[in-house]
Amino acid sequence: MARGNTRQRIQDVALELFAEQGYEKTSLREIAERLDVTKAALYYHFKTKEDIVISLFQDLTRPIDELIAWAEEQPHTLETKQEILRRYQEALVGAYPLFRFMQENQATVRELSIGETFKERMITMTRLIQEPGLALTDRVRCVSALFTMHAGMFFMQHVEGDPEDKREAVLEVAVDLVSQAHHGPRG
Amino acid sequence: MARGNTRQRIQDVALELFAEQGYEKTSLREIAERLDVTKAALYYHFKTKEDIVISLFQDLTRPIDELIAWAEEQPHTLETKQEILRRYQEALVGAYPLFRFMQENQATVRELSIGETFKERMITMTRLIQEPGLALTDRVRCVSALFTMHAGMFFMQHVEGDPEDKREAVLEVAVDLVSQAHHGPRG
Amino acid sequence: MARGNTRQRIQDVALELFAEQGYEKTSLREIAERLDVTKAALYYHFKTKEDIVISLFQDLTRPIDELIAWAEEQPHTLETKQEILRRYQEALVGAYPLFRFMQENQATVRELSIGETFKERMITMTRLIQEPGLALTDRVRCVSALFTMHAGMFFMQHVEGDPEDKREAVLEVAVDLVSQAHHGPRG
Amino acid sequence: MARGNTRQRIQDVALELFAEQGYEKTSLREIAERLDVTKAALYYHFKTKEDIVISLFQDLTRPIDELIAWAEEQPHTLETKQEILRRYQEALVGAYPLFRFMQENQATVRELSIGETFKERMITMTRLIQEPGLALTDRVRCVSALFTMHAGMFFMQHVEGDPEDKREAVLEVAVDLVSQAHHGPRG
DNA sequence: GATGAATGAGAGTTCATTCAT
DNA sequence: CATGAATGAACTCTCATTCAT
Repeated sequence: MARGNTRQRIQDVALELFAEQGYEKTSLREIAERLDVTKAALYYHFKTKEDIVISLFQDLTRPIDELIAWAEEQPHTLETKQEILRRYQEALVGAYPLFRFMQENQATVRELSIGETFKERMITMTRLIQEPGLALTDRVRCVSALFTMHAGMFFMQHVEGDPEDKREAVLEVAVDLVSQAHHGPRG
Repeated sequence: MARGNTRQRIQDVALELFAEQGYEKTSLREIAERLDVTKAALYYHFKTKEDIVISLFQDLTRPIDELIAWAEEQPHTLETKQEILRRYQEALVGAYPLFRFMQENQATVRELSIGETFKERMITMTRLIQEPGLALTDRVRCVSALFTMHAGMFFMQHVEGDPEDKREAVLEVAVDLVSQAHHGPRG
Repeated sequence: MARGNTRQRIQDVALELFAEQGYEKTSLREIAERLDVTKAALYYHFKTKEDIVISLFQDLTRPIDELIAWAEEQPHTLETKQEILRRYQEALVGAYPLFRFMQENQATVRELSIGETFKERMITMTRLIQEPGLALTDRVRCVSALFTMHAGMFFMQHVEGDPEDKREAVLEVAVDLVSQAHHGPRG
Repeated sequence: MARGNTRQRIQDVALELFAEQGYEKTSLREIAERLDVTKAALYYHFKTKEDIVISLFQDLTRPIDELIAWAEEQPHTLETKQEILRRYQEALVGAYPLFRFMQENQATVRELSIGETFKERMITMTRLIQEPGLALTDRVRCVSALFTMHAGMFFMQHVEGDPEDKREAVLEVAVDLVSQAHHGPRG
């Protein structure tokens, strides 16, 4: 029937279910049934269950890697940092279900071979938005800026308001935190 | 050795393993083996696997419920909010492994009967540290303050510095965010 | 129902089926069905399928180990060697199905952790019935004596004659081979 | 590289893997991967997995069938028997991997359609090297001569000495056994 | 002469859970 | 207060095989 796109369809359904129910609680049978193929068909396209999740990761990792690569070449100005945050938020929004999956299945992800990779990206990101030699509080502000954006993705659903407005507000707060850190000890 | 404390020992080991490996990947066999009892023994003390995790929850929920109860009776001053954050951090530190477990197994927790409970607590917490009628950005700041503290518990391990200093810095940033929100549109 | 002897029954049925159909072609489902228990029951008694086969091995290995231990303490006379062969045949007959299984599933056995163990026993056995410094032909005779007995167990079915008579004839030929070797270059 | 010889290459690889790991544990996927073709390609050349093994058999069966045909026409002298053994060893050496496969996968081979065929050949062989009406012991000697040669192929690896010398010694012992049988009750 | 995509059947294994003792 | 023995359901994964292209 549908031909050539089965691999993609597996990824789509898998991501949806992983995000919804968690990785462990989603069985290959379930994925296969939704696609109306057999379990064995999944194994034609992916070597293991973990392989499916790894392939999904690249969709999130690639944009962030590109962002990091771009950031490494920019001057360390406040404008750059703002732009990093803006682009980071863009990446998060663009890969929302995957990011949600990672957020909600950290215990699983940690044991999956990509766990380290992901944490490294986060560490690199914090490095990019903070100057070396910042006071501890300001370093915390930078980490906080990043996690504010993560929180913005999930918890903010429970805050009333227009989604787009909320997104902007989240970015504003994050930028603000980084600005405070950038200018150093307030004064 | 000590007798009659098996129930407690089950909880301890279960929490340790749940936090380390995740709920789904931790089997009752594993818990039983660590305790050098049989699986059936676990069933003497807990009706189901989920029951174990529910019992663990109360250790985290109770302190936070107490905190909420206390906060509800205080005046809505900035000082109160600062104290709320301080006590919240205290609760987090005091129930570190459990909190880590909840953080890293959200997908699982959501499906467990306590899932809702926990999210409600979070929503209540944000309500307590923000005035009604705040601008969206300021509401974000309050949410951000809470998540800064969560991030502080886990991600801050990757930031260099004395743990105690880091904890204080985290609290300072959180308090700062709430202060900004409290004073409303900056000026 | 039948209690306490399930482990033994598993071993019995497994050995029977392994010998009949081979290790790989015998599924745990089949074993379980014959015993009228579930597959999971097998796993209560044995950690893996391989574990079943390992446990079976000990029934063959132990008598042979005892034989080796006994032989090591005897003088290297012809009489001793004859007695070794006699006892070896006894061991073979006593563990007939297991031995047949090993003989017919060598490819499998080799990959199973006990493969080496078994080969070592054979090498030790040949050492015990030959003097050091024998001519090559005589060393071959000793190996041949051993394999004659193996052949005697299986292939001799296709030779007509009373089983007991055949067994004796096999032993006689084996003893003869070892005697020739013992006396060295014929003369 | 060379084209049109795929069928042969499949046989070569299959035999190698079957001998090394056993028939059941060797999957068509593995064979295909080694040849860098798809599994489906194997099905172009062979109708089933069993078909591959059957095709391999003929390489061993044919020389032995020829040997049998030749032997049937010879006078029943001792010299003929010696020559049979010599040629038999030659056939074994010439089809070493296949013979090893048969030896180590008897359980499997027995269920494969060629199982009977092979056993029949063995029985015919023993008939050829023994006179009708021999004493039981002497019949055993003849069987033993054959199995000495089999043992010589595999177990003799564990005996030190030059391979060619060992081969000769094996033949010598086999011939000796048949000679003893030929001359009947020793005297 | 071969591939890409898929299937159906079944494998070994693990799990939470039960219950008589 | 706990064990020994077992179950039923599910799991991930592999296999030989098929067939349209």
